[in-house]
Amino acid sequence: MTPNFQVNMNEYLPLRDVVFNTLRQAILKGELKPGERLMEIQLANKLGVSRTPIREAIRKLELEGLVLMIPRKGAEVAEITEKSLRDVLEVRKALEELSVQLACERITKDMVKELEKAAEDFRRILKSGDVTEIAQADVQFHDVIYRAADNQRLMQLLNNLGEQMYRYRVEYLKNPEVFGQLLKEHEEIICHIRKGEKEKAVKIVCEHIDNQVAAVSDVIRTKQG
Amino acid sequence: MTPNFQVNMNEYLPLRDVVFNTLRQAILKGELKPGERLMEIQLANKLGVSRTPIREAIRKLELEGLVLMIPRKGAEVAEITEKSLRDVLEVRKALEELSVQLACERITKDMVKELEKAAEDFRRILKSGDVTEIAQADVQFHDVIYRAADNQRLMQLLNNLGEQMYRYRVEYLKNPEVFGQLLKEHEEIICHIRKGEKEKAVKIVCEHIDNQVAAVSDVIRTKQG
DNA sequence: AATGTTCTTTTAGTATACAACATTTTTGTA
DNA sequence: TACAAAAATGTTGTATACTAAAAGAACATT
Repeated sequence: MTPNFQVNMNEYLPLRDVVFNTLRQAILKGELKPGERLMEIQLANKLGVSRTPIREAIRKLELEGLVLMIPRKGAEVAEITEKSLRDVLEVRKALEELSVQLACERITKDMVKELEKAAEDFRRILKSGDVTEIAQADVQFHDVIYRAADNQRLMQLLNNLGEQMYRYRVEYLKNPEVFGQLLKEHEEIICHIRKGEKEKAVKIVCEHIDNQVAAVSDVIRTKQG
Repeated sequence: MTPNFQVNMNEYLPLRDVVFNTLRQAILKGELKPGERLMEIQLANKLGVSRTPIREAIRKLELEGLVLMIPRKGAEVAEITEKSLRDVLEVRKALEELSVQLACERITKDMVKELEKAAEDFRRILKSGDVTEIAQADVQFHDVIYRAADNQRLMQLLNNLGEQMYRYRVEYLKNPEVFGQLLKEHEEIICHIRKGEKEKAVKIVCEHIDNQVAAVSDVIRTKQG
C-alpha cells in the first residue's frame, strides 16, 4: 500500500538522503522557520554527521525550492508568501486535473478495487478524528489515482507539490465541517472514474482543489493578519 | 568614489553550479549518452576540480531526473524511453495550457510588445536556417508567455521540462516543413492572447504540442527501429 | 560622539584522506 | 576444464583539513 515507506531493513540509505528527508520534514512541519539560516557545522553536530552529507542534502533542497542559497553566505529556509502558495496551487490544480483525466482512461480493474479500499480506509479513519492520520489517508487516496494515471513524472511532481502544502493541509483539516465534503468528493470521484466520465471527474477535482485554495488562503491571511 | 563590489558578487558562480550546467548540457546534447556511468574522479580530472563540486552537481542532476543513482555503485545518465518521453510531454502539455491561460488573464501592454518582438525575432532567425538558433528563438518566445503568466513555480517547471526535450526538439526542427507551421502558430497565439481569447489560445497551444509529440515519437521510433 | 579602520571570528568553498563496499580477476582445487 | 573462494582493484560514502571571504567587534582618530 505504501511503497514509499516500506523500508526494507536490508536496503541501504545514504546519509545524505536521511539528512535530506530530515531537513525537508523539519521545514515542511515548520520546525525550521522561513528565513532561518541553515548552518552546516551546526546541523552536522546536531545530526551527528559530517558536513558532506549536510551539503549534499542542501543541494537537493535548493533545487526543490525549499531553501534559498546566498553565495558566500549560506542557505536559508525559503520564505513562503501568499503569492508563492497561489503559484503552487495553480500548478497543482492543472496537474490534478491531468491525473484524474489520465486515470479515467487508463485505470485497471485492480486499481479500481484499490481505489475503493483507499476510500473505505479514509471513511474509517475519518471517524477517529486524528488530523495527521486523516491527512495521510487522503494522500493515500490521491496516490492511487496518481498511480492509475500511469505517468511517473506526473506522480513525482504531484507528490512534491503536495508536500509543499503539508502544513496548510493539516490546518485545513482541523475544521471538521470539511470532513463530510471530502468524503462526498471521494465517492463522486470514484464513481466517475469507474464509469470513465472524464469531464465530470475533472469537475469534481477542480472544486476539490478550489475549496482547498480558499481554505488555505484563509489560514495564511489569518496567520499574517 | 567607492568602487562597486556588488557587481563582482553577482558575477561569482560556485564551482558546483558551473559543473552542474556543464554536465547538464553534456547530457542534453547527447555528449554523455544514456546508460553511461558518471565517475567522480574521472569527471573531476577532466574538469579540473575536486570531487566535492562534482558530487554536489550530481545531487542536483539526480533530483532533475537526468541521472540515476545506484547506491554504492554510482551515478549513470538516465535512460530515455518512449514512455518516459510521453510522460514528460503529457505533463508539459497540461502546463503549457495553463501558462497560456494565465497569460491571457494577466499579460500587460509591455509584455504584449515583448511578445511581438520575440515573434519578430523568430521570423527573422527562421530565414537563417540555423537549427540551434531557431530552437533558441522558439524558447525565447515561449519564455515571454511564461513570464506573462506571472507564476514562478510554473516557469521553473516548464523550463525544466523544456530542457529535457532539447535534443528531440532540435531533431524536430531539422524538418523545414514545420517552419511555416510554427510561425503561423506563433502569430495565432499572439493574436488570441492580445484579445484575451483564452479557449482559442489554449487550442492552438494544444495543437502545437501535439504536433511536437507526433514528430518526437517519429524521431524516437526511427532511432530505435 | 561619530566615523573609519583593522583585527578577530565565523562560515562557506574546495581539496584530500580514509573507510566501506562492490566487482572483477586470479588462483587453487575438484 | 569448470567452479568456487579469496585477493586485488576501483568506486563511492564519509570525515576532516585547509583556504578565502564576509560579518562583526574593538580600537583609534577626528
